[in-house]
Amino acid sequence: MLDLRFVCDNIDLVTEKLAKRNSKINLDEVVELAKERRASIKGVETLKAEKNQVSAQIAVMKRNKQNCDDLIVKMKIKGEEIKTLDDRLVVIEHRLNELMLDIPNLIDDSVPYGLDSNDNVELRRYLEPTAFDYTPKAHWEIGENLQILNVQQAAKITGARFTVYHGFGARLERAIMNFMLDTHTGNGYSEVFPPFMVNKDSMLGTGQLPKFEEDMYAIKNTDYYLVPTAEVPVTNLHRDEILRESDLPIRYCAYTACFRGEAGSAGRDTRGLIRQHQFNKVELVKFAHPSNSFEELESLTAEAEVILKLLKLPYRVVSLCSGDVGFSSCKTYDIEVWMPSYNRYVEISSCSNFIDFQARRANIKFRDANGKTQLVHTLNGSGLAIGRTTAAILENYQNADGTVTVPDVLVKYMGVNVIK
RNA sequence: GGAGAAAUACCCAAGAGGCCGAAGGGGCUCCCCUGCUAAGGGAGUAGUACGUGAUAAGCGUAGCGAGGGUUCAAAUCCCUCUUUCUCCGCCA
Repeated sequence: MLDLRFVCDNIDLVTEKLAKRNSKINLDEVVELAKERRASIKGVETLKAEKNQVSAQIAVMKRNKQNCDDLIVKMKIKGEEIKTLDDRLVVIEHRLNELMLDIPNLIDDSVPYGLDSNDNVELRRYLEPTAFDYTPKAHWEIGENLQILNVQQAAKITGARFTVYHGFGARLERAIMNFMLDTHTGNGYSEVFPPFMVNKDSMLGTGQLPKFEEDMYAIKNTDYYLVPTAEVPVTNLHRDEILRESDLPIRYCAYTACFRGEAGSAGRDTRGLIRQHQFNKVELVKFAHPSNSFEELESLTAEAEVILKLLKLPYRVVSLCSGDVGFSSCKTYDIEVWMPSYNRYVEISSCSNFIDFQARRANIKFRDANGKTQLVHTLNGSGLAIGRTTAAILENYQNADGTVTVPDVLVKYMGVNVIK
């Protein structure tokens, strides 16, 4: 959420920045309601102050056994007046909140301008795309041939966009998870294992609700949602807290399964592990000081890249353009792994600085040297999506005979050098 | 799932319609005293959000788990919900 005061005081700047996102938000109603809100508050609080004063007076008179029936009658009327104004204020604030919750974050000035993902800017590459002297297979074929991935069974027991892992497939997924967590904890991240269901307040806090409700799985008969990413439970760990400045940055890594409706991607990536309703992911989350959050974004991205470097998988890093940056983010780097079957790079991590956008929604602050509270900056990035890493390994490490070589760093987790 | 108890400031805890934004204790901060330490004495200790103001001081409003209600007036009475604890049932 943006700061209401800032929006009202900087209408032109905010409008301009939203336009860069191709966002069609109209701020007129916000400004109008904000004015009305202030006027209402002034009015109602003046009346409340009066009422409080007279009530205190009544208390004294009662104690002195004086008659104060006329004051009580007066205050009864005043009370009704207050109620009317208060009700109006509630309506105004409710609507204002609704509007504010739907406004995306303002993008950073360093974000390249563009309409969609075609305008994203490549920053760097690691390794060359894997070369084959035969026609490489897609991971779903490899997985099926090795009998480690089974889509038919998943379709039977659940439905489309699910996969059952068997044998070394299941083990590979688990090996990658452990390798990632071990690497990140070795780099100073504290491991967290949160619930996979969260309440509505958490989903509001990180920005999944109210706008993206149709992509989330709500659980019947409860107020809970399946987590779409560990970002939600982990960022909300410190909701409604005032952190110690000296504790910043706080760094967490967390594995969770992630659940997404994929409402807007019917027909896309229908085969394989790339786009599933349930997938595994290790997430990196930081609570950073506002003065250096963009440096923290650089290091967070680098820390996610470490995984691909250690796995020796070719990848590139792109800076998302203004039209492609997500709703809550101020600036985002995507890490894209080389996927031979797609003959292109595929997103495997998204690293974002949300600055104070989530912190304002979730009320996460710290106390500065002057004793004042300030909003923290929150960041997160996949470190990495595990299913897509499995897919990338199967494809990039495949051999002509249909086997898959196990990356060196995973051998100790897998117990074998080759998946046959 | 059933039955009971509880939720008050950094922590413990009193308070049972108005003199309560809240006794008392611990802790913490500052001061005094004492070679050091321990002990002792004194003062301070609701943060926060919003409105107003100059992004100050000050003033005002809200705030005793959350949300409603009763009342001129609610920590205190009523309703709903949440969480925690104890017991029973079920269960990995």
